[in-house]
Amino acid sequence: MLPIQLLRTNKELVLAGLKKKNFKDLELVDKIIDIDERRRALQVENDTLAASVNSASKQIGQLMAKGEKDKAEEMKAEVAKNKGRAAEIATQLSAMENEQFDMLVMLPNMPHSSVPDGKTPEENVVVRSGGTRPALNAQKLPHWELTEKYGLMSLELGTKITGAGFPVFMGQGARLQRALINYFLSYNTHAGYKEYCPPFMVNEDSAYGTGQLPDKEGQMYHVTADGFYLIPTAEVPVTNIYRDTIIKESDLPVKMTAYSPCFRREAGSYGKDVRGLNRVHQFDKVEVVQLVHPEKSYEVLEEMVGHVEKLVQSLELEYRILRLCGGDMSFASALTYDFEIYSAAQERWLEVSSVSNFETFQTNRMKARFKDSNGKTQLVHSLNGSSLALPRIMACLLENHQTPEGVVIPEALVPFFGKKMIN
RNA sequence: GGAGAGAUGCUCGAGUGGUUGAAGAGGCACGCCUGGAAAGUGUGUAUACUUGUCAAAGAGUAUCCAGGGUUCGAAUCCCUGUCUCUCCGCCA
Repeated sequence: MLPIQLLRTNKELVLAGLKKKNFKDLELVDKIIDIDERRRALQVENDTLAASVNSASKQIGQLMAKGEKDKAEEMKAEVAKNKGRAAEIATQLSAMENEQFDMLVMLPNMPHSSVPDGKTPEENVVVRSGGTRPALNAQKLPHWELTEKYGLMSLELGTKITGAGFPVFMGQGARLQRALINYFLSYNTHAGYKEYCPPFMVNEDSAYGTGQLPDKEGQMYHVTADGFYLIPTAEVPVTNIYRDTIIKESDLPVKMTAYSPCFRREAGSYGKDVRGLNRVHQFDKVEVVQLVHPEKSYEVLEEMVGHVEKLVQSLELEYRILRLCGGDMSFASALTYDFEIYSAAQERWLEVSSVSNFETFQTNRMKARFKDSNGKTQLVHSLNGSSLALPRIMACLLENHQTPEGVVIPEALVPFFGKKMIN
């Protein structure tokens, strides 16, 4: 959520940012500024009235103590007159506060100045790339055939048990999942991230806190009987650990990592883009989250990108890093880098990680703050990234490392997988 | 699922209708003391919104789990909900 002060003092900047993010409803800004003005005027009225009731009540108390009952009764009658009005105004005020909040949360975050202009994924900018493309022969197989060949995964079984898009991993496939999760978590904890195992469902406050609500309501599975949402990423429960807290400055940066399954409804896609593991409703992911001093967040963003990059490199895959353009960035992000891996059998790039700086967009809503050296309370900046999302990594590992003898496991992963090859 | 107890500031803890935003203690910060430290001692130590200002100081409102209610006035009384703890039952 953007701070209202920003709209009040720098409307032009906000409008420019919204345009860059390809946000359509620009009139919303004026509506918010307007209601904010009216709300504040009403609050002044409300507070004044409440102040007079309060001071009268104190006087009544003193009169009673002195035994001047008549005078006290007189004042009571007077206060009673004001009370009706006060209640009316208070009701109006809270309605206005809600209305303002509801509009404010509709606005996406401001993009950082380095975000490229653009509306579609084609306009993202490649910032660097690495790794090598394997030379596969004509018999190369896409991962959905490799998983079948080695008995690693079944979509049919998942459909039987649950529905389309819920893969079942088995045998060496299940083992590879476990190995990847373990590897990623230890890689992260070695870099100083504290490991968490959070709940996989969250309440509404948490979903608002990280910006999934109201923007992505339809993309989350909703457990209506209890009002919970299945998490679309561990970012949600993990970042919300610090909701409504004031962090000691000396405890910054807060570095957290967690494995979780991720649930996404993702309606509306079809075709070869979603075949096999390319897009599923439930998948596993290891996430890294940092809460940092506002002055450090862009430095930390680069550090996190470097962290994920080394991890990708260790898997011996060809990758590229994109800086997302304004129109392709997520609602809450100020600057996002996507990691894509080249799938040699599908001959296309697959997104496996997304690392973003949210600045204060999430922490403003969550009230995650710290006290600076002057004793002033400020919002921290939040960042997160995938390290990594499993299904596409698995797809790329299988495809890129396939040989006639089997799938070669990258060296870094061997200690976790326990053998050098899937066959 | 059944029975009971409870929820107050960074922590512990007092407080059953009227200068209580909240005693007291601890912690923490800063100062004094000290050659330095400990001890001692003094001061300070919530959050949000509004107002004010170049900034501040200052002022107002709200907040003692949450939401309602009673009252001129509620941390304190009433109702509802949530959570925690103890005992019993059930259970991975």
